[in-house]
Amino acid sequence: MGLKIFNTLTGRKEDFVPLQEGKVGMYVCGVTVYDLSHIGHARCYVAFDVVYRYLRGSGRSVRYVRNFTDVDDKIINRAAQTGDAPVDLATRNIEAFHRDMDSLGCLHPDVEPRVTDHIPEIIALVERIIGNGHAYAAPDGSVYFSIDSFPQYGQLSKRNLDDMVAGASERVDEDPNKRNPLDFVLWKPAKPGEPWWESPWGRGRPGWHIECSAMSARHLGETFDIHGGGKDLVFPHHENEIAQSRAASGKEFVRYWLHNGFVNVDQEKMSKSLGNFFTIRDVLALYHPEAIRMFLLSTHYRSPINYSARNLDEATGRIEYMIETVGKVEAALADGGPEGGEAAADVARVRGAIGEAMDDDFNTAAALGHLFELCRAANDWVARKRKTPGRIETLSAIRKVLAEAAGIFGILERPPATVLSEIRDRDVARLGLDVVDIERVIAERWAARQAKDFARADALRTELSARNIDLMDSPQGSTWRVRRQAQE
RNA sequence: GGCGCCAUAGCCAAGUGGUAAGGCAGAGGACUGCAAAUCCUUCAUCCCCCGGUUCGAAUCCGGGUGGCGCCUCCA
Repeated sequence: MGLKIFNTLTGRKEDFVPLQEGKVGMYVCGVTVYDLSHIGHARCYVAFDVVYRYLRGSGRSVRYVRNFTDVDDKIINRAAQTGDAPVDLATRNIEAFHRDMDSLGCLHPDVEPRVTDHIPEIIALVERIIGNGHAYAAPDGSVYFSIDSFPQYGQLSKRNLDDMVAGASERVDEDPNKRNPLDFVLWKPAKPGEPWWESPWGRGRPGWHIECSAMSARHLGETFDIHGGGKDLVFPHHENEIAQSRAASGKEFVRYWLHNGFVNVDQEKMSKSLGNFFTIRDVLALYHPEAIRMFLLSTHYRSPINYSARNLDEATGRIEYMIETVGKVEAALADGGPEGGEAAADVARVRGAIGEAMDDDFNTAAALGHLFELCRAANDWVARKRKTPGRIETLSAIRKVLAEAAGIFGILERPPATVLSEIRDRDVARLGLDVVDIERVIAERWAARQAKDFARADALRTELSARNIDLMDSPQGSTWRVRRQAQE
């Protein structure tokens, strides 16, 4: 069976058939850079990072475009507050966004266009839409898209125009410049002090929706395969993109629309306007990037996911287990053993199961479940006697599958010891533990243990345990980790 | 008011017609000086409620209840 993708446009899972076999054009709406990004953005871009990784990993050639909205009301307003030039504010936040994405292990898109670099394309597109009779210039220098000229309007969001007009009349003031209250702006005139570009309609700047139509056409063509973004973009943003792009080109715009669910806090959408958001860097200070990815990928991308300390702790435990497993498999293979057997059949089975899960609308939750089974088996095989027939072959097959999965999920790619220590650093920071003192006690206990003073050693273990420290004794000495307990 | 989504064990979470993946927590066991880690076993006769379709439904249909989202900027 091949890849199936849930398409918002049809409301169904469909076989994924790209325009050109083996090639995929993919556009994901990026951020408006007026502020730092929050964990809700992280969810979106991690989800599509995995889509990108999976498509590439399965041998397709992918062109991934993700834009920056760097001119917009919010940027202008924020810049006015802070006294920055809008362009400086935008540039600063783009840099911050890049750092956040890098921290989260997201691959770079192939193109990251900025709106301000595409003004000529945008103007040309608006002119074309006007030329086709789907937009009109208003006396004040605005250009509006004419909803009434586009009968398919509402197709993506499954809205009925009449209902919307009725609903809108209650909350939207009649705008004398608009022919229909639902008409949306393609080009808006600049107010004094605002950034502007010369255009056939006077000095102004692009409306919000037109940029994505212009940039996707420029970098992917007028018709392309995948367009993604958060569920909140379905209406009006993506609905308007469809109207603009089709009004201009007359062609199909996007074949598959993908939308990710929200990150909730206390069962409520995380958003700037509600003020209940956590920035990516705030979260990164508390939890390891791989733990965050594990958290985000443990739920299907279309479902809501709840941000909570408990869930992040659980995800941390899950990733820690996997990382430790990778470390043990590598150590066992480095240690070697008699060869000549056959790898256990279960490894291939799990590999297939992961592929099937991913082919089913990128079901990372199910895929990770299978990966857990593999880790269980891995630990079992590591612990078996060296001469067990097929041990080396099985472990080596497991390592291969783990590496493959690592490439898809963007986890388990770095040296296990390094990552484990980074995880512990965050645990220590979160609980405010005194590492120097902890290690002092551990050394003291080790000495007592060497002297066979087990009563003393146990007392010290108990003391450390009360501070959430778990000790792991080995012939070489004791290592330690912070015990995470489920809160609430 | 219009449109849409969701409801699976203490918790997180897959599963969209064939008889409940996976994880956390819990219980028992192996291992350990004691632990931790690891492994094994166990943990939903049942999937919000009521009807219906079917040989068979968590999965389809109708109704209800509860939660969420979009309709204004929003990943």
